[in-house]
Amino acid sequence: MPETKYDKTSVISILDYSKRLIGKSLADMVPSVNERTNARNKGDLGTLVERYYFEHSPPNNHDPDFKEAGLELKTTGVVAKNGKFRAKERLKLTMINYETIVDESWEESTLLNKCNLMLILLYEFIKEVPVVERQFVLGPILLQLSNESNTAKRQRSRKLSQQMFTISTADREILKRDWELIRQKVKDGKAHELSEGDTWYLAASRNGSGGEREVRRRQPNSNVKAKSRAFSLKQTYVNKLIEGDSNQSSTTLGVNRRITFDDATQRRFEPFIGKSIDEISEELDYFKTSPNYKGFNMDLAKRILASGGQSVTELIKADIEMKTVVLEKSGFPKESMSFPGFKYLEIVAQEWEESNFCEKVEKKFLMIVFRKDEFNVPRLMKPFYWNMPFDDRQEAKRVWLDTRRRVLQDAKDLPKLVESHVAHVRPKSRDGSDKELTPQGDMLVKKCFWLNRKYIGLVIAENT
DNA sequence: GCATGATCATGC
DNA sequence: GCATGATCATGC
Repeated sequence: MPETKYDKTSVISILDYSKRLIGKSLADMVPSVNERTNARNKGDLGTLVERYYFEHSPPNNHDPDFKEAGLELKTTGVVAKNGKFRAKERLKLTMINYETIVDESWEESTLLNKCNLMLILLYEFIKEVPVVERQFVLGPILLQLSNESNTAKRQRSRKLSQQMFTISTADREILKRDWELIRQKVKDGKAHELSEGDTWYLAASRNGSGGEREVRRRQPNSNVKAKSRAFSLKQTYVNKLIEGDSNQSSTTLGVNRRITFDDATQRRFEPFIGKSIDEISEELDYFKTSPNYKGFNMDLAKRILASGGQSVTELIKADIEMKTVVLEKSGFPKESMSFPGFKYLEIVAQEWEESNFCEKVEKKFLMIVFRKDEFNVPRLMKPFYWNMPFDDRQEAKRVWLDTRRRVLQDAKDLPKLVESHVAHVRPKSRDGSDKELTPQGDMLVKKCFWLNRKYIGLVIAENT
């Protein structure tokens, strides 16, 4: 009989046992792991830890890994950045089953059944280090997603309560609404149209790196097959879990059980709507230091959201990207909307799903719009949250694929404004000498993807 | 007026 | 030093 290392039925025992991993790697704790598995350089660390460290095989896919304890075990990578650890990626919770989710409720959902209580082990991701040698860092996070009965609370030991991180009522409500939105989209036969930008904290995220060979699944209310997706906590949300309450430099928007993101945002902007940039500048006592400064409207918007332009917790957790636009009297912006520059050699080696532009068009944006009045004075309009509709994402993908193809052929000839109603490619450089190497071996001015000015104008017209 | 090419100021 | 978001400049 092997000695009992921990009690599989006790959360506190599993938690305590997991803590011995901190500062160590799986190979440190289980030296034989290298001979017992050929997964030295690949494979899922979570599975390996479960099998070789906990010596446990999970019962099935619907229940938590430690069923008697009601505890799901997760391992996730973090990377060191500016002296602190950040999530390497989103935290996958469980696969979305399109066939069954349509009949579920949040409270009785597969997601909550499996992931209500999670033990999250963080390891430092370093590409060159084999998975079994990656070190566990920081304390494990014991995270509870849903509310629980008072009886359950009483039954829990004080020691456990102290170590448990229960999600706030406000966040829980947002997670629930996110889950319901995803279910509704599947109910509507639109599983194939799902996007990370549809939701705030809980995302329907893709599996795999994409490409043409990707397997697609059936969905209940449509004949269109959909990419396989998993519920996950956004990377930015996981960052906040890792950070804990240590960050005092951010403020809250006041989103809660009754006040939605939209409501909370409108409340901040309401007093400034219809006002000119100069008027807002006066009121906020914040002024342009240089006449050519292109980020001033953005600065104003940030100061409307939070005094001093502090970061806003909810917007960070939800990975919201703010954009400012000035409309001409015609209702269209004079300029298209730019995104970060790409490298020619990088784009030719990528799939669409791996690209930065794909990530951008799946995001949720907060659009801050000023429109020029009859005297050509830009005035603030009602802001709105927006993420790109499915059809337009398909078009953005087509432009990206066309770009990839043309970079290989002749990087000087890339998709122009007139070739698509959604997106095009144009220069994006500091100056004439800011160049990148092309597959043809030339140095060519850096470029990026842009959303067409006409397209942005239409989006704004539809949303204001 | 518009498409396309070019570059500015800032913050990290 | 450089990426970023944004706008300017030119020529048809």
